[in-house]
Amino acid sequence: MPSVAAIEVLAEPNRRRILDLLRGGERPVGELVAQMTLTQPAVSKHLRVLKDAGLVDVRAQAQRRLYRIRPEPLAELDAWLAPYRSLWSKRLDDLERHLAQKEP
Amino acid sequence: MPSVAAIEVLAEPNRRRILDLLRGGERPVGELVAQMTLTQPAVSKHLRVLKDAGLVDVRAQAQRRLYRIRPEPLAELDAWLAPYRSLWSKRLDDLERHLAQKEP
DNA sequence: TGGCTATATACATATCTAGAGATATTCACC
DNA sequence: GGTGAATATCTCTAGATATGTATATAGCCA
Repeated sequence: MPSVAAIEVLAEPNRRRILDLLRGGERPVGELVAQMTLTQPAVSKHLRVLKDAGLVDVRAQAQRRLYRIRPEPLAELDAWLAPYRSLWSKRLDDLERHLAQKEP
Repeated sequence: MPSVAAIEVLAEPNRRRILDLLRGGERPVGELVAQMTLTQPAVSKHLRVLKDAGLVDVRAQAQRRLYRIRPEPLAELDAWLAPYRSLWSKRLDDLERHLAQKEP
C-alpha cells in the first residue's frame, strides 16, 4: 500500500501526460502511443509503473488493453496537500477580494 | 517559471519531510538537520532545490539562514490536481452517505 | 495452421541524482 | 585580527531510471 507514492510516480512528465489523456476515459495503449512522442515499449513501461502504483486499471478486450484511471492514489495525494492549503488560501481570498473590488 | 515542477521536486521524501517541518514556521538549517537522519550538506542541497523551485524562501539572521515555505507552487500543484477531483469525489460522497447511514 | 495486430518484456545504455566527505564562506565575538 | 559556529559549495561515486531496439506473448481471422 503506497502512502504518497503517487507523487513519486507522477514526477515523470510523460506519466502525467498519460493520466491527462486518460481523463477522457478508457483508452487502448495504441491510442496513447499515437498521441505521445514515445515508442510503444516506453509507453507500456510507464503504464506498468502507473498500474503498480494503483493509478490505473487495465481491462483486456481481444488483443487490446484498455487502461483507465484509478483515482484513489490521487485522493491520497490530495489529502497530503490538504494541511498546506491554509498557507495559500488566505492570499487567494485577498486576491478574490481585490478582483471583486475592481468591478463592483 | 516552473509549471508543475513542484511535483518533481517533492517526489523526494526528504524534501517532503523538510516541508513538513517548515509547516511549523520558519526554521534554521541546523534545526532541520537535527530532526533528520541526513548530513548538513545533504540538507542544504535539498534546501537549494526547494528554493530553486520556489517552494521555500530564505532569510539571513547572522550566520543562520531561516527557511520558510512559499506556498505558491503548492497551489499550482493543487490546481493541477483539480480536474481529477471529480473522479473520486463521487465515491467519497457515497462513503459519506454510507457512514451517515450507520449512525442516524 | 499461418499470418497479422496489439501489447508486454528483455537487454543495453546514457543520464540523472542523492549522498558522503572535504573545503570554502560568512558572521559574531573575544 | 583570530577563533569558532553555521551554512553553502565542490568533488566523487553508487544507484536508479527513462529510453530505444529487439524479442516474446497473445489473440484474431483467413
